[in-house]
Amino acid sequence: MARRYDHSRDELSQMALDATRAIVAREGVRDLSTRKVAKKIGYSVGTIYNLYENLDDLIVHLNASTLDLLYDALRAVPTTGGPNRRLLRLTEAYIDFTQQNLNLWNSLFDHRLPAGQELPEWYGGKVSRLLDLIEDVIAPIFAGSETRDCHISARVLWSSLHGICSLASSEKLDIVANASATQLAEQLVTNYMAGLRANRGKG
Amino acid sequence: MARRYDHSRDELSQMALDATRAIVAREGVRDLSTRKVAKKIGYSVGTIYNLYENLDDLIVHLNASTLDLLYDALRAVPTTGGPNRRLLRLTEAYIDFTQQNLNLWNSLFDHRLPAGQELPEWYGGKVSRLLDLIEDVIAPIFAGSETRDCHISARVLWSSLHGICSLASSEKLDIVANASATQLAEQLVTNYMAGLRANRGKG
DNA sequence: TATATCAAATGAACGATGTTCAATAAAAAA
DNA sequence: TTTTTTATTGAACATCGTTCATTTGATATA
Repeated sequence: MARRYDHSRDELSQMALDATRAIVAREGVRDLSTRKVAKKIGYSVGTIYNLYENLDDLIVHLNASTLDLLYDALRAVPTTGGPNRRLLRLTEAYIDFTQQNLNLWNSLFDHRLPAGQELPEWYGGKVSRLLDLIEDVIAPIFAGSETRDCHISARVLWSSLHGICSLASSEKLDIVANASATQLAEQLVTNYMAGLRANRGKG
Repeated sequence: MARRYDHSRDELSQMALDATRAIVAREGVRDLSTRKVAKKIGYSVGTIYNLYENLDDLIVHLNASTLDLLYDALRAVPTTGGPNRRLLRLTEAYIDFTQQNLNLWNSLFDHRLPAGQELPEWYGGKVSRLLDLIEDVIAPIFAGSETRDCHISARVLWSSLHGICSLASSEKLDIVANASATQLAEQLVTNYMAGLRANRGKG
């Protein structure tokens, strides 16, 4: 058959994306396949390739939508209190998100494009938005002339938090038995922020 | 043909492992296949399965050997000076290693076992050894009664460093243009350590 | 030496994968 | 009603991980 027009192209794209999300959430990216997505939305394999360049492209779009979800979750965090308190709430929300959406979050970092290919430019924007959330929170620590330091510290905190959750979620670090991701993140934030304040004006 | 006995079983295992390392180093884990390994050592596919349980098992062994290499690299770092200086040298050596062995290091974290499977116990030992290197360096900061705090801080630093290198090596963080992994790691170590010292005795 | 035994090595075979594209069928236009 | 267009299909191809009956050369036995 052809030209069924049960759904518009945009609807189909969304259906495929939702199906992908459901599969990855349950089984992980490793077990995602084009055929599974096609079957789930009741269309053929070819239709998927009509909507997305290939499976990598589909996963990139899934990851982008996960970044949106993460952004929404972090934006919902109360903005009262000082930098330390706010940052601790942010990390808590972040860790919550990673644990409630483990396979989706893992997909963000498990998936790598084939050698030579790069992520689309608009993907970078999704990441920047998240980093801005942290920058906003820690900005009060810095003088007006230290925007670059603020920029860098936001990236340090973001990357570090990622590392903690990443190693905690795999078994590559014997964290679980000894210390939870939350504990590690608290240590990170508390000490890093204390160090920041102590070192202000020394650089 | 059969029973060629050009090589012992151990020799064959080593040859397969070396071939795997060469392929991953050049092309990344994503493009590793049993057939490539077999071809490279001049044996058939079946022989690989004679030596290793499956491709996942082979990759786990490759990753273990990479952890050994990393351990050697970090153990070679001079042990003179105070915790801060030593820690900065360690992070520098770590970052060097990740950049000189990018695909091998990425394989450590890109590869995930199928759902339900866990890493062998001896793998955990390889990780612990590395964490101990950090614990040893930062131990002087802590009182004798704070071994648990020392334990946790070592894991915070290790995970954070991992996160920084991980995001720096992918394009998932616009680090390269704005700040190198080295800069971020320096910030991490300097501020975290300063915070540790400032907070000693307050916990 | 001749024969039997054994196990290392093979590679065809199976099911599943990503991806392509000529064929098709239904909607839209003429 | 006829023509044009195009959304949709699914068979086909190359590749993948994995299995296992078969083969073959070394070893043990007679």
